[in-house]
Amino acid sequence: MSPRGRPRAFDREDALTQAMLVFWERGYDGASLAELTEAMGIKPPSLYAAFGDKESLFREAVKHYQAAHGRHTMRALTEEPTARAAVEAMLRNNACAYVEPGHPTGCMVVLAATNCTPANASVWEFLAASRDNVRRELCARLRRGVEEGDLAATVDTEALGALYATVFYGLTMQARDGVGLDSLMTVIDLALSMWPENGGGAASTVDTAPSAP
Amino acid sequence: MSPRGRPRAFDREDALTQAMLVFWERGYDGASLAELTEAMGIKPPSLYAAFGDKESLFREAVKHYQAAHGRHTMRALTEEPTARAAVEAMLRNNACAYVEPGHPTGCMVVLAATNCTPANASVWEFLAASRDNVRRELCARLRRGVEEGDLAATVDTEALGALYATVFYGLTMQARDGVGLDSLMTVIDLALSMWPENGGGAASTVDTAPSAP
DNA sequence: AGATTTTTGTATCGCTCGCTAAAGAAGGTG
DNA sequence: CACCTTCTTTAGCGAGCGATACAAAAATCT
Repeated sequence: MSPRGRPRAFDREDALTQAMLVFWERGYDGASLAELTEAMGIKPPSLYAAFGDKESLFREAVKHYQAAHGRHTMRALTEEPTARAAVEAMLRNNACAYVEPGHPTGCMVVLAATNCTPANASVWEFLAASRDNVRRELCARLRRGVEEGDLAATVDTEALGALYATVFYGLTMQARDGVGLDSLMTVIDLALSMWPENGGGAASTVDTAPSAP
Repeated sequence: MSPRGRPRAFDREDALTQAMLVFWERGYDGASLAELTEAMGIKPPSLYAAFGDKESLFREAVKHYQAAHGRHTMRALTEEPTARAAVEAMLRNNACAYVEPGHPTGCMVVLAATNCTPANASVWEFLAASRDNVRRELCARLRRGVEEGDLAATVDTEALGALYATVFYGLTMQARDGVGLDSLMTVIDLALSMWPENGGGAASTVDTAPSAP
């Protein structure tokens, strides 16, 4: 069952994790092969044999990132009971992850290719598609909230999704600028205080509030 | 009156504008000397004689950007009569500028150096300081609103400033991802609907649709 | 064992990067 | 005119980039 030739001397997952960390901090263009190979503990030929070229390694690193660090986002959007809880969990979980020690700050999908050059256009589109996917999942969750009755039917789910996607992106920039978790959480407090349910304007009807007004 | 030697054959302001556009679209690292010199219509020695090295040119391009495109930000924060009007004008003016035809989308100060490498660390710090300056001006305007009575004294101006700075950054990412002006304006609508004045406390009203029974 | 297959380290490749020396070109000044 | 100063052009520097040719090394297969 073992492959035929000489076995690989490094752990592919570990090397991929190290590559992800370098891409996360430096971005696609800013991560050089020299820095990648040093962090991964391998030489260029081993990298190219195991992962293909730099772009293939990057794409795989992004998938690894989404599985390891972006997991909370999708989990929040699918498993939380209400739309508001889903958005709140998404924002708070990500804010925690952004400033977690042991890895770069902010969201890799947002930061790893902000400038599009002709050479890295495909990389930019790849990340842009991933961002748009999160936005669409967010809007879908809001629509589900309307269907399930925890969000007023008068709410413009596309607009509300765009707003929280905007906050989502902004939090990443704030985290990369060194803003601490407490400040990020305060921003989220305020961003959630405008949830349609909170004010008297929305036509949310039947919801037994735990505390009496 | 005229300088002694051979006169410069290009307009320095025009060349600086072209350099600004290249840096704006590509970022600091992504803008190569070849692309810069071609856009500016000059050869490398002329560039170096007129502007110094690449980093000096970039810093001057950023100042040029702030004078030409970031002007609305400071104007809104200083000249608008109330804190809310100041923030609203800041966001809307910038959103318009972000998607204006004739130049790259989004804010140059946010996008031109998102990834910090050892080589461009000073550039990153330069832009980070500029971002922090905007944030401090924003918070100062909110404090002025409290002093002048158009903003409740109970409002946490630091937190509110951080929130709108976050929205500010997020709008730039949205613009660069191709979101249109109407969507950006809708996001701003929602972001402003949570202004403390609206609801009396942190929570406020929001109604994205015309009031229905 | 010997042949085969795959990975490994060394030593580059061609290319682009930011940057500059050297000489020609265009003005003013005697 | 010659002379000086400054800008422009040509050409190319050293360094770093992503990516590879090559042969030795380490495993399985016959």
